Amino acid sequence: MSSEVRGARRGIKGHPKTGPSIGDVARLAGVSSQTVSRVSTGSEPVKAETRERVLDAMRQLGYAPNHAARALRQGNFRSIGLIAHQVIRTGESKTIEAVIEAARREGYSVSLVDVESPSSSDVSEAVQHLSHQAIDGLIIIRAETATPAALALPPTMPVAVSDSRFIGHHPAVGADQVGGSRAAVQHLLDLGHATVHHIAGPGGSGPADLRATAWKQTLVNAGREVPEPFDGDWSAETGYKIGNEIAKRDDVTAVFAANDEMAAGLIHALHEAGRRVPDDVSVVGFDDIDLAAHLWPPLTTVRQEFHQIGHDLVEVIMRQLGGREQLTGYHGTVAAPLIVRQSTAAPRKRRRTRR
Amino acid sequence: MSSEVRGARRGIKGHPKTGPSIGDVARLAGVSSQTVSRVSTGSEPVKAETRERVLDAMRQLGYAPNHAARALRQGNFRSIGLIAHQVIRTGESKTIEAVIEAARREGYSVSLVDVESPSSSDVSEAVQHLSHQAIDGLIIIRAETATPAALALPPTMPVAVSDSRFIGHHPAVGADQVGGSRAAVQHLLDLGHATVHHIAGPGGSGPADLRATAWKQTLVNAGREVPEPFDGDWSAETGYKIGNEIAKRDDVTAVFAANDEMAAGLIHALHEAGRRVPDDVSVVGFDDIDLAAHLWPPLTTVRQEFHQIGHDLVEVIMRQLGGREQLTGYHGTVAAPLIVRQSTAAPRKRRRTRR
DNA sequence: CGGGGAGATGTTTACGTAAACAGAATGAGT
DNA sequence: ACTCATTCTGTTTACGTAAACATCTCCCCG
Repeated sequence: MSSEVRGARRGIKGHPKTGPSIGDVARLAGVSSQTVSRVSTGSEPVKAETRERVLDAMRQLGYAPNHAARALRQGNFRSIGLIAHQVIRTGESKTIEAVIEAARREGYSVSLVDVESPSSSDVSEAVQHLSHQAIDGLIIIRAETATPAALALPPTMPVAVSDSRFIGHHPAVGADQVGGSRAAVQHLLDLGHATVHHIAGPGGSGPADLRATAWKQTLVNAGREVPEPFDGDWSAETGYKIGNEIAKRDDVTAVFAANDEMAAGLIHALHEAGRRVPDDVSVVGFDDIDLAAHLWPPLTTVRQEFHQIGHDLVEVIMRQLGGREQLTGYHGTVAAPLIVRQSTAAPRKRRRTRR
Repeated sequence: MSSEVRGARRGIKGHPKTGPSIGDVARLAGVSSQTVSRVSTGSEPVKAETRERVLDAMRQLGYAPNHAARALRQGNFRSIGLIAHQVIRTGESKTIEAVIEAARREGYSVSLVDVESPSSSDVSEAVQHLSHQAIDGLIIIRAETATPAALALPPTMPVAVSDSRFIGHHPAVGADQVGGSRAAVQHLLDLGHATVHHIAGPGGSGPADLRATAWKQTLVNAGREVPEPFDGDWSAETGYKIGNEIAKRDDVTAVFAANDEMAAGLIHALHEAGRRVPDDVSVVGFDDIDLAAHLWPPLTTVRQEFHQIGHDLVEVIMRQLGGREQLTGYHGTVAAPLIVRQSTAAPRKRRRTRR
C-alpha cells in the first residue's frame, strides 16, 4: 500500500463511502486510534498537548464520530422511539415537545412515527417498524384502537404509555381524565343547569371513553337525567356540525365537549344561530389549548398538563433503562384542573319540564 | 468451548448484552449466517423450505435485526434529522406530520430535535447534536436567528430548509410568503380601507420579516401611508395585548396579523372592548390553522400548505440522497392563497381625514 | 539512586451485519 | 452421459468504534 496517502482507500472494496474514520484522524495526529477515541469520548485522561493535536486533526478532516459504529459497540443508540396518532392535535404536540426536551436533557434523541389511521394493524406496523429501528425505548402516545397484546415488541424494550388502556400492561403516565371530567360536569351542575350534554370523542379512543364515562357517572351520581351524547371525532368541524343541531334545540343549556376544538366548533355554530354563550348555552372544553383563552368567549376548560406528562414519560423510560427497574404496573397520574373562564354561567331560565 | 450451548456466551467479554444475533439464528436453523441475512433482507432468493426454517428460528429466538450493525455495514441509517423551533405552532406541527409521513413512505424514520430558545448558538448546538446522530439528511424548519454560515455541518450531508434566509445556501421549500401577504393587504385595501396596520412576528424571524416587508411594500405601491407596525412574538397573548392598544384607537380599521394566533388574540381584545369585527375593525391572519374557520367571526387568512411543504422537503432530501443531485440553489415555492371568511369587510365610515 | 506507582498511550479484539467471492447442487439441452 | 447455466448456500472479510489488557514514561519518595 502507499504510505502517506490517506483518504485514498475509500471505495476499494464494495463499501459505500463514509466520512473520515477514527483511524484517519489517528494517522494524521500521529497517535493510536484508541487515543482518538479517548479524546472523542472524554472517558479517560489524555495529555493536553496530545488532545490538542487530535482535535486539530479532527477539525482538519471534518471528522464526526460514526454513530452506527458507536451504537454497535455500546449496544445502545441513545434514542427513543415515539408513536403518536395525530401529531397535530395540540395535546400530542405539547407532549411531544416535552418528550423531546426531556430526552435531549438526558442525551437522547427522539425518533417519531405517526400512525395515520388509528387502526390496530397500523399501530402494530408502526411498532414493528420502530422496534427494528435504532431505539432503546418506546413511548406510545395514544395508541387508539391498538391493544396491548397486539403490540408484540421485544420483551426487553422499555416502554412508557400515556394511554390508559395500557395500564397494567405497560407503565403509564396520563392526565386525570376522570377527575377533570367530573369537575367540568359538576361545575355546570353547580351553576344550576338541570343536566349536561356531552360531545364525545371517537369511540374506541381511551381518553374519549374515559371522559364520556366520567360525564355519565357524574350525572348519575347527582341524580340527573343522562341525555344521549353526541358523537364527535375531536375535530372543530364535527363540533360545528353538532353545534348546528344543538342550536335548534332549546333544551340544551350546558355542553361538555371532550376537547377544545370541538368546543370551538360548537361555539361557532351557536354564534351563527344567534344563541348566546354562555347566556343561552354554557360550554366547557378539555385540554386548555393555547387558543382556549382567546376564543370568544374565553373557554372554560379542563387543563391537561401535557408538558408534565411528556416529561414523566421520559423519566419512566430512563428508570427502566438505567437500573433495570420493573415498572409494569406503574401508573402516574397528572392532575387535570378545571380552568373557569367565561363560556359558562348559570342558565337564564330554569326549565324543569322538558319537551 | 461447549458445543451445543447457545446463548450462553453473552457477557463473557465486557460487552453489554444484546439480543439474539444473526449467528444464533443461523445455528438454530442449521444454515450459514449469510443465508439468514438473505432471508432477513430479501435481497437474494432462498429456497422456500430453507426460508421457513430460518423464519421459524427467528420467531423462536425473538430475533430482530440489529440496526446499528446494519447501518454500520451499509453506511446509512434510513433516518432523517429534523430541527424545528417550536413544535407546538400549528404550522410546524403540520409540516412535521407531513415530513414524517413522506419519510415513512420512503422507508425513513425521522429524528426530531426542538430548539428551545431561538438563539443562534442553540441552533448550532442542535445541528451539532443531530449531525452526530444517526441521520442521512437534515431538514430545518425555521432556523430563526441562525445563519447559514453558523451551521457548519458535514459538507456531504443533504439538507433541506423551509426558511427563506437559507436560499442560495441550502435547497429550500417554502410558502409564497410575499404573495400571500400582498394578497391579504390588497384585499383590505380593495375593501376600501385607507391603510392597513400590521402585527409583526418577532424580529429576526425569516417569515416574520418577509410578511412585514411585503405588507409595507404593498401599502407603498398603493400610495398609502405606512403606519408603525406592532411587534408581536407569534403568541395569542401578544395579539391580545396589542389588541388592547388597538381597541383604544379609532383610526385603525384594518389589521394584518402575521399569524392566526395573534389574530385570535387581537379579536379577543376587540370583543372585550366592544369593538366589532369586522364592522369596526377588519382582521386578516396568516397560516389558516384548523381553528381559523371556527373562530368568531371565522377568520380571513392566508393559507399555508404545510402538508405540501413537508412533503416537498422530504423529496428534496431524497433527490440529494439518491442521485447525488446538487440542489444548493433550489428554491421551491408553494402558493399561499388568501381565504376570505368573515373577519373582513368594508369600513363602516370612510375617514379620509385621519388624526 | 532505585523501586513503585500513577498516568498516558498503544495493541488486540469483538460488536452484528452484508458484500464479494467461491463452491455445491440442480436441471436443461445436446 | 456430459457440459454448462442457473439457483442456492457457505466462507471470508471489512465497516468504525471502544473495552480490556499491555506497555511505557515519568516522577516521587525512601
